[in-house]
Amino acid sequence: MSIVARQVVDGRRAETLERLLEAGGEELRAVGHEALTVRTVAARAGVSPATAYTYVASKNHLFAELFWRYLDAERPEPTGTDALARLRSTTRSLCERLAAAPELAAAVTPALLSSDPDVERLRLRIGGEFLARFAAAIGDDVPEDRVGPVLEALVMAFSGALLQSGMGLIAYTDLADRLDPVVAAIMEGHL
Amino acid sequence: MSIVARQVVDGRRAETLERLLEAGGEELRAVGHEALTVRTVAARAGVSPATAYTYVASKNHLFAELFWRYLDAERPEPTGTDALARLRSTTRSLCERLAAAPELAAAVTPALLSSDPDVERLRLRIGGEFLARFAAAIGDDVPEDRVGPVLEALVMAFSGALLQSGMGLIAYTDLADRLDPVVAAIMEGHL
DNA sequence: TTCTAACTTGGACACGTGTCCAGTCAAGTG
DNA sequence: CACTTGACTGGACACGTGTCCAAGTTAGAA
Repeated sequence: MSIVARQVVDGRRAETLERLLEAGGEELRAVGHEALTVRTVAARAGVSPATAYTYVASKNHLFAELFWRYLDAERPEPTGTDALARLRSTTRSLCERLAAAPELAAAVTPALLSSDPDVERLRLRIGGEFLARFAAAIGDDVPEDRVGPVLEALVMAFSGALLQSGMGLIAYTDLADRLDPVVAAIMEGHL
Repeated sequence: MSIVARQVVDGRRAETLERLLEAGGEELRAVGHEALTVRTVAARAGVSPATAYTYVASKNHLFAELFWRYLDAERPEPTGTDALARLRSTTRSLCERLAAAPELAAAVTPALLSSDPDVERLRLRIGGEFLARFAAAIGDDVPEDRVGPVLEALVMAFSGALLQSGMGLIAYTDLADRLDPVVAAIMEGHL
């Protein structure tokens, strides 16, 4: 049972949904997000466009859904004895994951800016996920009264890094290396 | 003489360009970036769509150009005796400027993600502008060997904040207040 | 004034998005 | 087995994007 677009999906529909998302991922890898059309994805999934649109509200929604699933699929424990090391391990895992699917990462950034309500839900979930991962990494190593701003700085910096990667200013493979010193700079004086 | 789209523009064309961009701004304020179409902008400027496209390569390019001009038009001196105060004044001016034109800000975020080469140029300029403003605010108050990461952290956090505003997670009017503690957190231990 | 080069235009084009709906199909229930 | 119900489909639709081009129009040089 999976929650998508407009409704909960199970039974026969669940399989079709799986096929559709699978096809979406393949198509994305194959032709990139600019060239991908909902109709080609539908065709790849062996489904009519009209049907595809009953599962996915829009192209942006498709990208957001794919990204969420990709993100959700791997949840590495932060490793390290201090907050900084755990943060580093967290950003590194995230960045590696992005680097392993650059087309998806490039697709999701503009997609999440859509005002589509189905995208909105996922946007909140994804944002919340980043926050939760950083919070988990920090643990309670930062004084209570400063966790707020520090976490917010981390999330903003990470979103900013994503944005800049989406723009092509930073290669996804360089992300982690660029982010390490930034994270260190943010944490300086808070541990 | 102004540089746009494909070529340098002057003389007769310069006026038409001005009219077109003016119309773009009005239309943006009037109907928002989702409802704006190149054709309505052209109509408002009293020009045919075909003509509009000789000035502006795409809708995204139009937004980027409008934003760049808006940003470029006001360059407040950072005020304050220490780097933190000057940074605060810099982010506040930027945020106020964004808050005064939320439609433009909302339009430019997705627009800058376009792969359109004309957008690319502006993207670099705009990114460079943010960097330059923060660098100017910091002056040489941060030890040489740490300016790099600190500046990068600032730019990333600011881009991230823009992204989140574009997503509607932060109202443009709250931006400055949200950013202040983040900037403070980043600068902690570097002054 | 006439010529020329730059500028503008209408209108069609290919293509993508997302919507709609009447009609077909398949499964499992009674 | 006939029936109901939910899933799926084909095909048209309105609308936007960005491109193209042959045919005007305009301004200034000769």
